[in-house]
Amino acid sequence: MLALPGGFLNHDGEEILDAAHRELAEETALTSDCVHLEQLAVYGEASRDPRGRVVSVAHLAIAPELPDPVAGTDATDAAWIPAETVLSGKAALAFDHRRIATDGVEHARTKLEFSSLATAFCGEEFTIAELQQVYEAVWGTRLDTRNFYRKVQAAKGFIIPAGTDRRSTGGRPARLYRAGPKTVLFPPLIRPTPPAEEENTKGEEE
Amino acid sequence: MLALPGGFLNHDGEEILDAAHRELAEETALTSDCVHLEQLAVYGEASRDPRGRVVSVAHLAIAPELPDPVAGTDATDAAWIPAETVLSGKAALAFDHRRIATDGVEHARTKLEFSSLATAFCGEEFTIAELQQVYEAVWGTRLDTRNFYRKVQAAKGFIIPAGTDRRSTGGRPARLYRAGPKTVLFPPLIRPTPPAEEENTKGEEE
DNA sequence: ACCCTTCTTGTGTAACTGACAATAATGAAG
DNA sequence: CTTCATTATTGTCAGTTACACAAGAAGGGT
Repeated sequence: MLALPGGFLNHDGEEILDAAHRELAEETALTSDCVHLEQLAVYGEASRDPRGRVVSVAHLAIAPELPDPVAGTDATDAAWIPAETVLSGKAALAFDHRRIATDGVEHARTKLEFSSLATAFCGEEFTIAELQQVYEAVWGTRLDTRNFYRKVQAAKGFIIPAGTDRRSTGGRPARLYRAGPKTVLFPPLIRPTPPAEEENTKGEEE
Repeated sequence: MLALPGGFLNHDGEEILDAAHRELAEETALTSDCVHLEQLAVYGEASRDPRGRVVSVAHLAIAPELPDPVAGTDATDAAWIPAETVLSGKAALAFDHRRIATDGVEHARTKLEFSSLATAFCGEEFTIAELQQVYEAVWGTRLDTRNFYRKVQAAKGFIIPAGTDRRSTGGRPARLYRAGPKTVLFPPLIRPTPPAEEENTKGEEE
């Protein structure tokens, strides 16, 4: 059955973050120098693993590139699965891993609004269009290009021009940017309210 | 030396949340029916406790009343310390507990913006003025009363009128409210930007 | 009747958001 | 060289929201 990559501490002295990097590298070839790991939450429910008490520290991994996964020591096979496939239940995960994935995606979506996390999905230098694609991919929505340009440039310290242009793929060359110094975005990039739940607004008197 | 309340799991089957409630009750008389506990983060650095490897799951406790603390089994004494005293370093805490407290306060401040958490600091019924005091206390700022009234009432499902009024303390009686069904606030109550860092905006050409 | 205290409400202006289309800069084709 | 196709970039306008700001309402006490 499919499961998120993970494992146990090697020894009493291993740091949790190091262990997460090690387990991730074993099964996905994402080494610690090309991936950003961030602590999500602890899942320690006594009944979550039938084999015994397991307390897991879930981490969220952010990387600009996804190398082909390799079956590591724990697993017979490894593959990248689109988040939507997991969240919708089309792909079943072991234990409470679907719940963890759901929390992780929601965390990433929120974090994109208020932090410069999105730049971690891009390479060293990137265009605004590429950055927009990150937001559209994570949020699962389409964004207006003009408003996106205005907003990302209004958030001081978010992106800084790299000076150079990128060879065009048949159109006008795009300006290249780098990640700025600020990690918290102000003003934030609020994602569009998905369905805009319709409240009962009728029956208003006067 | 002062330290945050905490301890270890009693046995392999004890839930983490239950253990946190138990440890809190032992030292503060805050029983699980009058306090809200929320998972913060995991602190597992190998060197954080010189006695050996300790992985702590930090929790944030929210309560409307603070009963007089009692020295429990672990501690020789217990006391409530204002957050500012801890954050400013006027009161030294053991291990990395000051760091944990700092993260916890920041978490609470952010959470007040986007969730109905503030009502958990109030009693069953409360006035809008009391709710405003919660925000001012946690955020450490003063808020405009008129705008606060408008905002909390604009967030549908945040507070619902209780119908009754509260005997005045010498002024006009205040309307009483209860916590509404919604846990996420929309629109959120953004806290005022503390210093409003002055960016270098001079030197603009043209 | 008056004052004091506390709670409650409205208005105008500035800023922002979101919907919308036109122009600029390149490479490729004729 | 002209034209076209493609991608990148910029501006406007209307609706909404945000904040600063002051006056009135409802009690209790003198």
